[in-house]
Amino acid sequence: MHTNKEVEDFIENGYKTYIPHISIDCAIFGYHDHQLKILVSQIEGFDGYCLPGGYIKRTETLDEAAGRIVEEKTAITGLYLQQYKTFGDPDRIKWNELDTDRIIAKLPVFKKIKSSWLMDQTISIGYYAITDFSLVKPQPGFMSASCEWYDIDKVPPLLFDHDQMVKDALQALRQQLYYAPIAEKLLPKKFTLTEIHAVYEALLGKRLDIRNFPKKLVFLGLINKLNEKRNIGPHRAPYLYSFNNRQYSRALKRGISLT
Amino acid sequence: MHTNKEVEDFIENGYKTYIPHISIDCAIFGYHDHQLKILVSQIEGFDGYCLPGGYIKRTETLDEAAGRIVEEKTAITGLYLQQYKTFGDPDRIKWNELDTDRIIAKLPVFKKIKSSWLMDQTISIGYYAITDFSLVKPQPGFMSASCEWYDIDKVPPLLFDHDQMVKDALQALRQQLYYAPIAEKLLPKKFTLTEIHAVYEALLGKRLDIRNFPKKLVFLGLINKLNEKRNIGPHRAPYLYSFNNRQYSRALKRGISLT
DNA sequence: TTTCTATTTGGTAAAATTTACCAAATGAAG
DNA sequence: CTTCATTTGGTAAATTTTACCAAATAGAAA
Repeated sequence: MHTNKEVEDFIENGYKTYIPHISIDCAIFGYHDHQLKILVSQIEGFDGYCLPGGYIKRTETLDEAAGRIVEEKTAITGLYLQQYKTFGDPDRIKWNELDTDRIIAKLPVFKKIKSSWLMDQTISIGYYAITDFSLVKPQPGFMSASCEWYDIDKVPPLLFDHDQMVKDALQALRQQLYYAPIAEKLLPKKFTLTEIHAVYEALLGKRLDIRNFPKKLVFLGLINKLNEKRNIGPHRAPYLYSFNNRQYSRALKRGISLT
Repeated sequence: MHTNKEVEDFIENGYKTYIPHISIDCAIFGYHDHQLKILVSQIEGFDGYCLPGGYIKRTETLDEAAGRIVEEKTAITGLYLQQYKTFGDPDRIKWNELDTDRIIAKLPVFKKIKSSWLMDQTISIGYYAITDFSLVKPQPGFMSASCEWYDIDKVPPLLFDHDQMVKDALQALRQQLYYAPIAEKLLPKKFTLTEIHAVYEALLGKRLDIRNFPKKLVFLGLINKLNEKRNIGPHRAPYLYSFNNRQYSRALKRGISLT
């Protein structure tokens, strides 16, 4: 995956390729079957958990960098990514949380990290993303030791200011959910009203009337009823629906709300 | 205000005090008497116009930095400032728009700028602010040559990506207006319904029913009716109102909308 | 003093939207 | 052909939004 030589070169010369002092951290939310999770990883050699993050190449846009970072750290591609806030408190990184001597003792490849560009003050741009966690097997990538889904209410305490990042990201996601086609990323092309209802309930963390909510989606033209049904065992077969992206982008402009 | 020595020192050694590669740019909106304006400045030696901006000290939070930058560049203090988006396209600064040779020829104090930290790639954090432009006389400060209010629909084309910044800032301001006590910054402690109505119309750039809009503000408890009237010449004297901050912060949490 | 004018404000009816929830329809299993 | 769990059409009530009328009012003009 990544050789010692690559890591050493990143520590010593990374600032030539990447912009120093700025990073991107991604809160990647995963939904499946009524559950909301978030992807938490460990940096190689570090003790605690944190959000997957990385640096911006000098040739990239921020959105491109966020996409690449997610791909490098988790092997997930093509996520819906959204910038939501930039974090820059001078004490956002508690340097005493990082026992560099112990890390170097454990992993000698980090021997030059103390005087490297990585130890400089860093401002971090927060992105959130959303995906179906059952379709995706996160893989620890460059410099990350692990990479796992946690239930949103069972996230372990995170390093730095990443707890706050998760909180703010979730708030931003929930606001956007009302007028951006986020649910589209979490459902198959054809889905039932019950399914889309469950997505919104899980992401918003609150109950929505099972009858009125889908009715409004149809009324607003955000989804289209198809002439097909799905077989779901010994019950009435539900109709299938598909998204109407044209209406969604209009809703975005006008600022429709989905209660 | 600032000596040549200070400018030279900033160019040569500023990176020790400030974090390089990151700046803050502020879209400062000004309201008064139905009019919406924005503060546009000129950097000393540069040709075009741009938003007032600056760098972040290594000891500051982002909000503190934004406040200091506004103060340094415009002599305005105590603004309501809000971070809204971070801009980082690698080509957001068109270096060929900057004729450094000509600037140096005009102002020799800039002679070392070409090889300085200021010419490096920079990501910018966007803030917006709002104030009453009649109460405030902007003063060009450190390294800015001018500093003036422009009608929001008569802003000259701006350098870099600052046109986009103005657009995004205004959009963010308008969204926030529905649940943050922004109008409070633009009105005296005691104000009439007509006055607050005018503020919202100007900031949103659209008409709001003169009767229903204030009625809703009262109904939601966002403003309180006082037992005083104001004398306004040969017409019926309007009642005075004041803000109810407690209700406002509750509205913020619940996400009330003001149509 | 009375009339006039411009503005503020109480009010209300109609329209639209949201909320709550009933009961019929449905598809397969027993 | 009955049963069961689920989907879905429907509707009535509650609430909110929209549109707009007309009375109240304060000083200026007559």
